[in-house]
Amino acid sequence: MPVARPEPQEPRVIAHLDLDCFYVQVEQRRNPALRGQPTAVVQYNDWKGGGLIAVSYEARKFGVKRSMRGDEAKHVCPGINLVQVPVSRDKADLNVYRSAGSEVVAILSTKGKCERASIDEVYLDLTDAAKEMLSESPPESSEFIFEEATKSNILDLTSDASDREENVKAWLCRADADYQDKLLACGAIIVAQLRVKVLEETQFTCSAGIAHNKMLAKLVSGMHKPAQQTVVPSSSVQDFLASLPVKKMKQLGGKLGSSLQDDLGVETVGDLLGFTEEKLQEYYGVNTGTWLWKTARGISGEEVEDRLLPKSHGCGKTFPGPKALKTNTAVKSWLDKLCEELSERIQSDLNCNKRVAQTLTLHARASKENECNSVKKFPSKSCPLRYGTGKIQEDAMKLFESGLHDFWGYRNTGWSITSLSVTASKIFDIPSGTNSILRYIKGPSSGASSTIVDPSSTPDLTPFVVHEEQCQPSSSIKEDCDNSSLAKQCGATEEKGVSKKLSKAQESGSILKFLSQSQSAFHEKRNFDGLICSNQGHESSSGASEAGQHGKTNINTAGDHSAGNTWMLNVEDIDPDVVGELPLEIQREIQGWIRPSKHASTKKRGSTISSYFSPSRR
DNA sequence: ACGGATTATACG
DNA sequence: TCGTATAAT
Repeated sequence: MPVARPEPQEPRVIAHLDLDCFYVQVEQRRNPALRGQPTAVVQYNDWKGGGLIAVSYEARKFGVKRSMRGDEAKHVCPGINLVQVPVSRDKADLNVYRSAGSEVVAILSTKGKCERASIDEVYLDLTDAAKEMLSESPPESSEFIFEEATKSNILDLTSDASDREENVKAWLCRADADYQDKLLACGAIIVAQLRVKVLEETQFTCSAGIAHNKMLAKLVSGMHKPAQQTVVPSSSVQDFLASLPVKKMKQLGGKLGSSLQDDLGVETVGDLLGFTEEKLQEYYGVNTGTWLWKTARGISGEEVEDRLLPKSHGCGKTFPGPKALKTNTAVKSWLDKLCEELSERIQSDLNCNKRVAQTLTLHARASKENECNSVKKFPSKSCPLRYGTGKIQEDAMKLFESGLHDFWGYRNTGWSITSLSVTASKIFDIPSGTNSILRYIKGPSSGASSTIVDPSSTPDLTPFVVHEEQCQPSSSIKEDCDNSSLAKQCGATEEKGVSKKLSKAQESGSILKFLSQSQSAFHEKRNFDGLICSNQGHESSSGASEAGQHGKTNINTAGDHSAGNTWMLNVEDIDPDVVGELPLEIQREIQGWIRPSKHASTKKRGSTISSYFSPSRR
């Protein structure tokens, strides 16, 4: 499964940062009384004290471990504080941790390329920053070395003595070091500064690894915890890896690592050196073979991606043992909750980050009632994602039914569902440039009276028909773009004002209208899609009066032109005949959205609009 | 009958 | 492309 990537020849400076027992720190910040106390974060307190998902270092001293139950933890550490994960819609709600994680990313992304690797981990490519420091204020000629940096752990540097910090300082400042080590030293200083900054601004401590590639940085970031950093000079790599148990390497913690042990007798990474690349390829295929060969030598060309946001959003829940779901209505009820949360999260992603998700996937685990415990897997199913809670719920249920159908094959014995999850993926940025056609669509803040477009240049689009119920306004965009207030703000999501305005705009003849198909056959995969609309901040209008109309608070129709309101217009289908009547420029744009689909809907042979943000087009 | 809930990636 | 499997946290 792992794949080797070509090697950059220039030396890089890569850091991996990892928040220490992150969920615990988040809870400790919320309740400072927990600081310095043995503490763990637990979810679902009802059964055996719930499961631990994060454990403070004080509690670890007592032998408390992740994957213990709350009860066991209490047993080995009677004084432990157990904090529950927030629950909403009867499931764990991780949003507080997600947004706390983004706080950290926001700080770390200021220095070089930054990749959000997980909710509490980040990779940085500090090559440029390190080079800059080396040329402008090299440590060797600097009077003062940032103190936190002198607390670094340098692999290979004997570090037990009382003069440890002096040794480290000396290493960081060595004038006779090679270029690579000098870069690493700069990297270590930069990371130390960043960690202090993170602490100051978020109160979170983190640990870090600094090396020439991701693999090594990650490998050592957890070596000295908490709140410490470790540097890997290339001269130390060989010896370090030689004695390292294979299972400690990322990607070798599972079956592949076990296979190395059991089938090849490889216990340490050093043992791997006894195999030629060809031999490893014989066992594990070309890609994995090469990857293993390079890994054994500390070689990894994997780049730090420039990505601050997750690539997908998922919500799930398990229903262990007696809690397994056995009826369609139970499934529906849970699916509805999961979809509600998912809908909120993608809506927030749209508002805050101007991103749209294209695919909805449903996963489930099921077992058959009596009879031979079939090992059959419940198939995962996916379909184009339509925005709007109701639509997501509807589609998810259809996906479930379709999966269930496959699951039984021909004979329906009873089933029970032990886990359910829905995921939104294939997320793309909304192009920020001028979105020509969108100018013909009025946003929530444009009253019918204020016209965005010049009527004379506005084509007559009357043949299109807007279906109001397809209009799905976003919730307020105002703030919340740290999603700390996500749940709160996304609660007020239904808004009638928009459809009203769309109708008004429709009357005025300055709006693009779409033809809708009947809801028919889902199985034939109607190719639905949505259109993102945004009034890029021109025109100021009558917000206050509008805001009064819909009873919900929190709806932000007016103002905030800097952000621009974003909402979703769902489109079921478009009549190709009508497209032909539009101005050529618009036609071309629309053609761009259209991509052929194997499972095109029964109607109107040919294409359906699939997505405005097709990945294939720039 | 899974420590949960999320995320990511390679393979076919 | 979709669905599956593996892995990490």
